[in-house]
Amino acid sequence: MISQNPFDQFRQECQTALANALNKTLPEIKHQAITLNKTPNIEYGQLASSLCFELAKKLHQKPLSLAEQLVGAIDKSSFNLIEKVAPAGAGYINFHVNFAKFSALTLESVKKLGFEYGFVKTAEPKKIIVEHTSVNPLHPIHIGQARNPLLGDALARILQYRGHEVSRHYYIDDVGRQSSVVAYGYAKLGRPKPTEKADLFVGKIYTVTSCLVEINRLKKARELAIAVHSADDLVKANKEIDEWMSIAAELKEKYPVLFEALMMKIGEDENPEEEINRLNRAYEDGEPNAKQLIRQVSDLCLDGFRETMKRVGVTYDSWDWESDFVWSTQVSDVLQKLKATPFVFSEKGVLEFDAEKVVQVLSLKAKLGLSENNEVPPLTLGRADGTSLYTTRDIAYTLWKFKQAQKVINVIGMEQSLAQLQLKIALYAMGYSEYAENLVHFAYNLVTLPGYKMSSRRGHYITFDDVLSEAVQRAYEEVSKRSPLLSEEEKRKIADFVGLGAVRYALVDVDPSKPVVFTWERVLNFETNSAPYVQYTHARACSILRKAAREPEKPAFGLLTEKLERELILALAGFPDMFIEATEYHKPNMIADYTNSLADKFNTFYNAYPVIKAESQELSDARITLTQAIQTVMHNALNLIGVVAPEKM
RNA sequence: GGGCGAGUAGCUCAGUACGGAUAGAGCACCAGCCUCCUAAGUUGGGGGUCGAGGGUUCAAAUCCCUCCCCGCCCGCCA
Repeated sequence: MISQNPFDQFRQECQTALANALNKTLPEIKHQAITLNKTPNIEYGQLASSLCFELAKKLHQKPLSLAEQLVGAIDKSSFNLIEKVAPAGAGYINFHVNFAKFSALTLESVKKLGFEYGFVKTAEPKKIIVEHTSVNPLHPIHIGQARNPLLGDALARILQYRGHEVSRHYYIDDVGRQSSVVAYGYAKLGRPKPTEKADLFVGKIYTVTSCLVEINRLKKARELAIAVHSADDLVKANKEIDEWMSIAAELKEKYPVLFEALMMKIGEDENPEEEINRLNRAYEDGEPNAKQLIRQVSDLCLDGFRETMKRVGVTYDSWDWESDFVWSTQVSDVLQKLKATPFVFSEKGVLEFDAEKVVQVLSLKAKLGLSENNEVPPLTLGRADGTSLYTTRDIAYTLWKFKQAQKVINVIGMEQSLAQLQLKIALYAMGYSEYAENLVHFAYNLVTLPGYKMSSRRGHYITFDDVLSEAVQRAYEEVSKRSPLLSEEEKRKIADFVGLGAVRYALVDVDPSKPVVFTWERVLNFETNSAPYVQYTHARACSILRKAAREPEKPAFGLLTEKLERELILALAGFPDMFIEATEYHKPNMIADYTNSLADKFNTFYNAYPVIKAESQELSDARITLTQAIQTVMHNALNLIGVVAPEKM
């Protein structure tokens, strides 16, 4: 007999048993669903009910005596997995599993289901779009942004294994003014071929161009301030100019040739700012030269991104250009549709969307989880010069996504919570309440560097590529130190999956709502980071299985009576439960925690008991089967978060 | 000013959605363990006003209220 979810099978038996007993002894009590808790300690059994504490008050009896009554009424003979039910503590009812049967059920299930074990399929498979990464194609992906693709990819993986049809989308934000800035600089240089990794190359052009243009703009602002005798404006302009001049000095030092070239070329323009705005307008209008230029620069950068993401095994099913939504009628359709609602008004020549009014009129406060005094600020829908704004374009994009999916999950930093909320409210305003209800903002907190603020405009960032390379390099040194006898090729291979695994793990491991302070220590200290530990544990299990060099013939699962063995079996049996919870509540970090905890248990077991040389052949067979199951589950769990489960290291 | 998120051991973090039994790991520190299946391992030790204060409850890190502190947002940026 096998089970998709062994622990759940036991739980269901216990629930039924308790419900029956309740009906029998206290028929007047109408109790809803019976919930059972995991016990804090295996000695208390595996599941417990605290029902009697609640009943005690109603019935004016002691919890413990109620527990005794209920336990007396339980007929465990009609159940397969229940070994014993006992009253305990001040009034708990503890359920003990029959380990001989439960171990057999669990281990045979893992063996039979193999690399499918744990991935319990949903009863309602959906088409789901997970949009993630979506880094603007202006500069390399930096470490602050890298949390996004790793969370997004893990989320997509778990949803897919849950049986949903998942599509991973990258939203290419090529419409903003920033794209015009970098394209302007690139054109000024005569559209050169990259002399290094393309996104790095583009990033330098962006930073220098942006800096030079900013200084130019500020100098004009200063002249104006002098002309109109505004002391305040003058002080402000001077302060900002000083700041940017110091950045310029930094950039000039770092990239002297590029800096000189751009300074000369941009200097030829009377008003670079206006050139950029013109390019931005031309791009939105679909003017062929502008289209060709900006797409060319964006594509260059995206090539670099693809290269980076390939290193960590993150792929996309669809690359969606924001500009396509502007060039087609989709963005203007959204504007038309919104204009027709009573929630849009004109102010200073632009359209404003009154999100708060929508919330009031449609009574959405509770539905959106907003507190009563949370007034949603209005959203400006377009610029006075007729160009569009980000959130408006995102509304069009969202409608498009819902044409091909029932659920849309946007992996976007929590700093965009308000914009995501306004987007959702706009859907309600347009009558797409079903879309709104199936739009999820998967928010995550920022990754920061200790000491200074990352700023892509200023070129202050650590690139994701650098982190990956450094991690692999450090892993290589570590392997060489620990296993000097390995061949060069093996060392490289191990360094690769250890380094990359450590980076992935470090960014997926923490609850997304918590901020992460990036330190090299966190990622590269292989004592602190659990990924190599878990990988090592998996390799260790593989090693035992290699050495055993036999398939267990007659495992006696009843001999697995040690506490550690039972805890391991419970952990394996609980993997499907954990997977379901991680998926339903969008918590990929649970997977990382699980792998670590399973590794802990296995290592303790490894040190305490022999597998191959166990006292008897039957016990050895049982332990080999247990080790196989651990290896399988570890592999399955690591796979969910994109970490390699190695056979050797 | 308002909104949102966070605050748990010296440090990094689980646990909070759904309240249950002595609040758990890792790092760091101290002391042990390789004639034995991978020592990137393991055993033991100390270390906590769960930000503060109230409340609800048989039971609160978890729920409610007030406050403190930190981060983010409140743009014709994205």
